[in-house]
Amino acid sequence: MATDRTRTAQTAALADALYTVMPMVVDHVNDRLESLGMTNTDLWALRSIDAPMPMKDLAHCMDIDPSYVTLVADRLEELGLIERRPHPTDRRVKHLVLTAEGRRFKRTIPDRLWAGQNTFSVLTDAERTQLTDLLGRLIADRTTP
Amino acid sequence: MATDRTRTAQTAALADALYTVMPMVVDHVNDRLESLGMTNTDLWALRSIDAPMPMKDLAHCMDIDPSYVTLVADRLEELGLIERRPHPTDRRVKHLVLTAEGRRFKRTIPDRLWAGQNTFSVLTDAERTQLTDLLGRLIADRTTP
DNA sequence: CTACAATAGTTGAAACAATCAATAATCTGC
DNA sequence: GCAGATTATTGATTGTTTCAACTATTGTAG
Repeated sequence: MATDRTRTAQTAALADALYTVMPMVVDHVNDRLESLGMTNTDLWALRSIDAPMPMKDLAHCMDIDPSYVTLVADRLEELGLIERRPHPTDRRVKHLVLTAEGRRFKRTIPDRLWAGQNTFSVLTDAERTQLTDLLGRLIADRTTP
Repeated sequence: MATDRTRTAQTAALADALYTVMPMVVDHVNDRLESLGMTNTDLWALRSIDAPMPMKDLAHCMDIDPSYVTLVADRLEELGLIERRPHPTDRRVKHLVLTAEGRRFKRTIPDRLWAGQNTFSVLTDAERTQLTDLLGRLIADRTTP
């Protein structure tokens, strides 16, 4: 059992490791996204859309400004991945809805981002799984209080 | 042994986990840094300075534009953490050097950022260490080719 | 029914970090 | 001693995001 001091040091070390690893991942992803004509936020939005969704809701669930959803939706619409559709009853609301190509795109995101890439190849399959699981525990803790 | 397809899926899952965990860490760190009147890049710069260091070298080792080092150095100097000192022989060069307070600050960074924080407390000490070690393997791989 | 407050999306201005281009001072090699 | 490179700075520019103002609609109290 760790003292407060070693606990803090341990936490800092873990945070440092995350900060150091992250650019390896982010730089690669940004490269791929750029060649897809898409920004990181665009991808995040696309992944957040499943059923038809009011733009307001997307802003809320991404925790970004509603006005920025307008720009993101513009880009995704330009790429043919989503459409704005009128709400059946409320004419203020626009539903964001995946096109056929958008659904296809979403299914192939892992391939588009990671095919032929060996960023994590120092680790064995088992170790990668272990790493993902440990991170998953942190995520579960944050999201289920 | 994994096929290419499961390998890609595994890599994507790990990247997703990292992207999801990161905001938990970044949001907290940014809060603390803001109350210190300091940006993330400022802290990174401070940590990169040990011995007296030409600004050009800092730009190179942080891989940022030299002109931005000017701004970062301005802020750190304003906080009293570093000083600009003339190079002994080359009058073009300015050495960035830690003040006494800067050295003290650097030593206490873990406390300032993480004291009293339990972001990773779902994991046991052993698991946190394991997680840090796995990330460390990725870092070592990237930095020693 | 009408008037008035609340809501959804858009637009344009602004804040912010970071890069690029141009400048002034200095150094180096011939 | 001078042409060309190098160091730090400044000012303009890009790109992402937020903020504030506006339009069109909807909900509601009287």
